[in-house]
Amino acid sequence: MSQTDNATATSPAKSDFIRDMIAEDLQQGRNDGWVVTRFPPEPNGYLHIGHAKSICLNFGLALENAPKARCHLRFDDTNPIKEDTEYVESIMEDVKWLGFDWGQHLFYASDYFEKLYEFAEQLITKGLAYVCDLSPDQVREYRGTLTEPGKNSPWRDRSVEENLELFRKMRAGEFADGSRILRAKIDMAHPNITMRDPAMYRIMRAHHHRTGDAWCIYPMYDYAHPLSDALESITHSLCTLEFEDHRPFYEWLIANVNGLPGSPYQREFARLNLNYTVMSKRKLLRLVKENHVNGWDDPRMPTISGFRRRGYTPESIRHFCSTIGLTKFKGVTDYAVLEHCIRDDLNKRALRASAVLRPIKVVIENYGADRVEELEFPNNPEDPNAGVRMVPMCNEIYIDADDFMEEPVDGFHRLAPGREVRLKMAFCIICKEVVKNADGSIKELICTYDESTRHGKKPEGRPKPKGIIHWVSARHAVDAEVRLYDRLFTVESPDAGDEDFLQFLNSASLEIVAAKVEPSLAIAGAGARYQFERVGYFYVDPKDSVLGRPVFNRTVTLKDSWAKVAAK
RNA sequence: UACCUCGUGGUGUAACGGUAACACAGGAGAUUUUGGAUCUCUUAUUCAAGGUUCGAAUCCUUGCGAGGUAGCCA
Repeated sequence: MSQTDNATATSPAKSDFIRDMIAEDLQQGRNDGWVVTRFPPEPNGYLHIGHAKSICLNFGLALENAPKARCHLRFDDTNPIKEDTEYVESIMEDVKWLGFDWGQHLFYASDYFEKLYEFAEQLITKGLAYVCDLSPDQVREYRGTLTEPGKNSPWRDRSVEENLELFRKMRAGEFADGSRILRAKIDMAHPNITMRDPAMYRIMRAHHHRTGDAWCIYPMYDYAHPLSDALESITHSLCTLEFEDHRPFYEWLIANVNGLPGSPYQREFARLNLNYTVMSKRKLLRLVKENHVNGWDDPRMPTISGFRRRGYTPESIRHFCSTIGLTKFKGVTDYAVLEHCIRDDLNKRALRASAVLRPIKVVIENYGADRVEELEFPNNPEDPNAGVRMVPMCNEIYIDADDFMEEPVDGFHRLAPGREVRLKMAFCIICKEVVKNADGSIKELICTYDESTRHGKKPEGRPKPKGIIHWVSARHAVDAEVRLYDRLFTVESPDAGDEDFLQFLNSASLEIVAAKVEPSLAIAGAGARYQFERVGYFYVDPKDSVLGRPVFNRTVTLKDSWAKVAAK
């Protein structure tokens, strides 16, 4: 249960427009039959479920097309002011946890800084790039607008020699930050703004997490990415839709730079959107920095580390990613699909246990005050191989507050004064009396049990109880902290309107309860997953749980058709 | 009256000129020592208008709608 299975090529590989395209390439014999992809995160934040889609795609393609296929992990670390090794480490951990392996193919765009610099000189030499002295404001002004063409920079026609000299001085640190850029010389009237002499290098004195202070000029993504792809002989560079407009520049670079080992092409797919959450790194960063959640791995976060700590399995996330498909349509996937995937997985694998989240004490007056017995429970009714365990019973038990109603509404099948229910895997009890505290709250329930109703036998002379409830022995129960997580936002699209998405934060997204759990759970190991019967799936918190005093995170509730009826 | 992309049940996807299907969600029932799970049944779909064709979700035209793009971010 705790070990993770790596992804395999046998995972369902449905067809989609990307796979169709690759099949066509293979059929045409392009790239000598190789499929080389890459997952290129910038190490400026933690990976989220949207990245999982890209990881499953890129690494999945490598698996599906083996042996002439591979997927690289490449850190796109071209903007040092935002990047950090903490993020590099978390990204590697998350990719591995998802079940993927980059093998020897770990790269950094910063590894190519020298090469990239040489390519820039090459473009200058060809008259395809120039140093521009315009200020950022002027660059914007000269660029034109969406509907009007731009105009040429006054520095556009410098000689090759002058450009070369200036660019070398840029590298040598002779100019102030932001004072000059190297631009491609394309077309300032191009209808696609990306092609209006895009910036390739900027001057930025920032400490880089890998190259330190070796550089004071850094390449732009649009320049570095295509060339990095080519240097690694990537064949298919797959990215999200917002880069579609950048494709012509990608192709321009591949066509105009000589000495590239590969000739990749870029295609774009729609990023994942999930309702009831936010997915942008900026917003996630804000949730963390402003302490709306407890760090990147808070179980309410849509980060991979958040889902991991919530108790999701890598298999369930991979299954989710294959379920949602791959298109260019920007849709919003229902969170229920993700929940279905984790329930489906855990139903088959999670051991069952009894836990009472909001305990009410029940005294079984005819049971015998000193009597204790051990009852046999299946560990997983879905899996006979999971075996059985013994669970103690005595005359005092806890049941869940949800399973008792002093004045039962229509359709309520559980315990109420004068009513009978079955205690799961034990016997039936009838509620004789409700004992109250001075403040009117329930102190305990006095019940009687019927010895003849064991092993599923129905009571004689009375109707068969419709309700079966879970319980734990009060004298044997273990105290546990249970963290009940719910969706982080109250609305489907927290970031849709002009309003601040934080105002839609769900104030009830975390409820911590003091639960009573069956004794076998005292030694629940970090990372173990259980189904608390009739309640949901729970994960032993890897950071806060200790032996004897376990902490459980609710991964997802069980489907509860009564709750749905009761809500009406 | 810029450029690019996308429009199939409530949601996400499939159908690659030949009976519009799958999953989730919703509804009904069966079953059940989890109101779970499982099983059965069910509601509901091609943005619009023209055109091509024996036949169009698919090809063409036009329109409409949605989104992206004016960082020295990625």
